Amino acid sequence: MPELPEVQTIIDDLNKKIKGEIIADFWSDWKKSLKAISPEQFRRAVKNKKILRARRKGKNIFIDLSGGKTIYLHLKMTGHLLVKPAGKISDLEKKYFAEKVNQYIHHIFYFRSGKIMTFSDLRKFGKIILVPTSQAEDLPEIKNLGEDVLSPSFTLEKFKNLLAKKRKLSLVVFLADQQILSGIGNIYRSEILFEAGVLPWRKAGELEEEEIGDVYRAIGKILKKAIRLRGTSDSDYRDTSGTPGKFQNVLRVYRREGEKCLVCKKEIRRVKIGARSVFYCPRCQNRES
DNA sequence: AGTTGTGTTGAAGA
DNA sequence: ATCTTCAACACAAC
Repeated sequence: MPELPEVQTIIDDLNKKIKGEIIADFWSDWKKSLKAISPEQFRRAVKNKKILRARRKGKNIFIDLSGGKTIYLHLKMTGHLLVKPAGKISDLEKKYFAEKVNQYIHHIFYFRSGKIMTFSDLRKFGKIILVPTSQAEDLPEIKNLGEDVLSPSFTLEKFKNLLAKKRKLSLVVFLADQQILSGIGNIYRSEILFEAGVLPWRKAGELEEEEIGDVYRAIGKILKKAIRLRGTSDSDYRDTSGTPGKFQNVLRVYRREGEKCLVCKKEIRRVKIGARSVFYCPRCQNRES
């Protein structure tokens, strides 16, 4: 599931691999992913345009094109952007591209150089919108988005204000609500709260001053570490080479129910909050005991 | 073989 | 207004 670190990894890859490329053609077999435009219209609009840059806000991807247009993408749960080189593909790449999770290809961008970028999307929740670059920030998908948690303008002060405003919400819901903060999803919210040593159901408005600082710092620490490790491939996430990330090797609570806490040896537990699984260590995250 | 869990998001329901 | 549940979709694991 691509959250901020996975999306950042993809953005960095795209800027390395397809910046400057010129789109020669586009193909799609699932028009529902393309919002308010037919594949044929989309194809005509992007043809012969140059890729200027890739950027993101939260988990949302923007690919800016020459001619003032921007391709907005959301990978949702199972979307992968895979960039295949023009020439010979290495054995390792061949192996990864051949994996089943990379085989649900519904959209293809062909570049003049012979490179191609495919959009694989097992569950077909992914979204593609073509928008004038100047209006990209006005998309409803972006307009209601909270501050990106790795943006320099996301300060401790702002974090405190948001907690105060949403004081009744449980922390774990608060962290993953994209309208409040953007970038955090189900994997990292559990990991962040373990790092901070705070139980997930604590209310946003009931945190001690010290705990607020601990959670704030944990957000930056965990997400930056995850970017260094190129994301978490707990299940299907892959980078643009089809390669899994490495953060799943250092997960401390997520999907570790029943296993021993790596710090205190107590069993990791799982609770359902808002119909979703949250993982925590009952000792390390409880300051009373 | 039918049921459940998986998670992002927005919409519908309470 | 605000919170909770469900549907979109596909598949693996029971």
